[in-house]
Amino acid sequence: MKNQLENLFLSALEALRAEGLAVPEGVVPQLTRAKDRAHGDFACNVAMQLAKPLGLAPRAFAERLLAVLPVADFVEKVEIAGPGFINLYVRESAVFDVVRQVLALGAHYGRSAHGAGKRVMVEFVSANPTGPLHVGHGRGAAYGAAVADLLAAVGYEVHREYYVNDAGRQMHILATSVWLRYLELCGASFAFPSNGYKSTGYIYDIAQKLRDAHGDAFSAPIEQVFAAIPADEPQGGDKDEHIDALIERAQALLGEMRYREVFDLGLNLIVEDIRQDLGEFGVRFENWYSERGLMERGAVNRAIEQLRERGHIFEQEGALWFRSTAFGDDKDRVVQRANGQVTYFASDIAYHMEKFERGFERVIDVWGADHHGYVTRVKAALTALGYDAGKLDILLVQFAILYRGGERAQMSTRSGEFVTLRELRQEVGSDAARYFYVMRKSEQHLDFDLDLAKSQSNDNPLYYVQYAHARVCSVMRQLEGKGWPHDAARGEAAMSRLQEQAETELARMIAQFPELVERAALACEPHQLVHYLRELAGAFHSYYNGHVFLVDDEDLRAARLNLILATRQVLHNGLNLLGVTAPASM
RNA sequence: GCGGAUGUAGCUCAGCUGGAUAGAGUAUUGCCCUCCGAAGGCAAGGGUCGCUGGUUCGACUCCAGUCAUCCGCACCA
Repeated sequence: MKNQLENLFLSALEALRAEGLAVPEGVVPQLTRAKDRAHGDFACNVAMQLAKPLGLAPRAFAERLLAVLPVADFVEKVEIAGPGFINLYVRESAVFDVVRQVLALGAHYGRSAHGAGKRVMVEFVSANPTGPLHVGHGRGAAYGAAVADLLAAVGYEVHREYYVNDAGRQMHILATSVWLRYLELCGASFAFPSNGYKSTGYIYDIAQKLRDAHGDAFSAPIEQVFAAIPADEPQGGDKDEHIDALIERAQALLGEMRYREVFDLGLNLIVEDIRQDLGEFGVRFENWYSERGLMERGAVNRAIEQLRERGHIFEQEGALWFRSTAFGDDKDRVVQRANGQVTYFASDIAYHMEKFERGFERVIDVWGADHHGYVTRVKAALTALGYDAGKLDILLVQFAILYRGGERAQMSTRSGEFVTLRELRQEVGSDAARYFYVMRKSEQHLDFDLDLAKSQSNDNPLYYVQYAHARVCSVMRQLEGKGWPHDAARGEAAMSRLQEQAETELARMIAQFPELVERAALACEPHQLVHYLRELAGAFHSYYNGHVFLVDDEDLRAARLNLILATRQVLHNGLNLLGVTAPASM
């Protein structure tokens, strides 16, 4: 309806040009939903925007525009108001057309073809597979999934990807930590490296699986393990030198094959755990993209070579540098260290290069806000490689802070006592977690109130929305209990019986849903959907309290039931886009 | 120091590419169940949109400066 009206304005401007008025090219008249009915349903401000360049008074120009504006049959009247707004009033009878549309489209109502099959990649979560996901990752997961689903709803072909950092030093630390715990299980006793993964839980589990499979075959005498290893930090040494030496020792004592087996066992078990965790959270990926695979097929070296060919690589102090300062970065960045090892940044360049090579029209990265310093350099590298960095959107997500009983809940990755996403889901449920995570704008700090998320009361914003859905279901159960069938066709024929203000209010809100989904999708702002659902539920609850649906008058009853069934459908579709269930009873 | 984010009602936050009288929830106060689930509804009070300038028909929105809070500034991932 909105698009249709905007096109009418476009042709009106065309007509004015034909009359000889110098209307600037490229002007797209935009309609906004009026906040209250006093200003009609839609308002257009094009007259005020064009008045000055044309040297006309806004209201005078609006008059001329109206004279040539084609009339849509669903428009009741058009008014010029205030400084030059053009207000459009939609015919009452047309307001309820949307109900039939919703009931016909069902789960498809709200979907559109705006993206027209364009391929977009959304990369999110991508947490290091060195342990279970914690609550910080949860927000990125919920947000990324919602953004992906919204884009899919407006017609994009969405490819969700998880970048598995399975090649870096952290993974070697993990493998070595597993092996050391395994040695403990075999009876050895020693001080565990301060920079290792000290968690007493999942690391032991992996070590136990290793022992189950191989007995003591991977063991080694403890004196050999620690012989000539530099001291750890608590002993006055350096924790990094200590752990790096232990990694080398593990590789030497185990040999390449067996070390790789330990490494892969840890990696696979943790990735599998993450995959299952996210699956239970309703978050799925089309692809899990391996950093190791990237290196094995030479993509990292290829990326560095391409940068070199384009003259953006220089050598200094034995290391290879990317001259990112030429593309707006603060300082140049190392891509290959003097010891021949490529940096994490180098594989990130290669990964993004491959993303562009795979031909996505748009690439979206969801990162934690603490990584914002990387935005410039990654875009710099893409520009240097000759790609359009404007196709890459990096969305930053601020951290979520958990509160319990009004107090900040403990959350520290250092001590290994972090609150995992799994624990959070068990405490408040996946629905509440998904909903609360996307309730706020992503770049806004999120205060996650655990008590509120758990509470089954009107304080809980999720229950408010789900309750509206369940209430409609309850009404339908009542209807069934009375033995009255619902005749949808009869309701359609009787839509004119809906005369109450609460009814037009509800229908208008329902009609806004597709526009809302489109806006939320294009802006990557699922929180807009959250706010909309709250308002829609509110409009329904208000209607429910003021009017009885199951009246004896069959026409009126059928019309009202159609309206609330349409409401239920929109609530369902909206919640579904956020990965939240719409229960029939609560 | 440099870069980024945030600053709107007591609290938590919306405010759609600049639009008409700045909105919700929550808390406070007062009402509404003989009737489809009160897990709900109705109403009232509550504001210098951090501050100062600028841009214009019009600024919470854009620009500059400034203050406050948070984050980042590795040959770590």
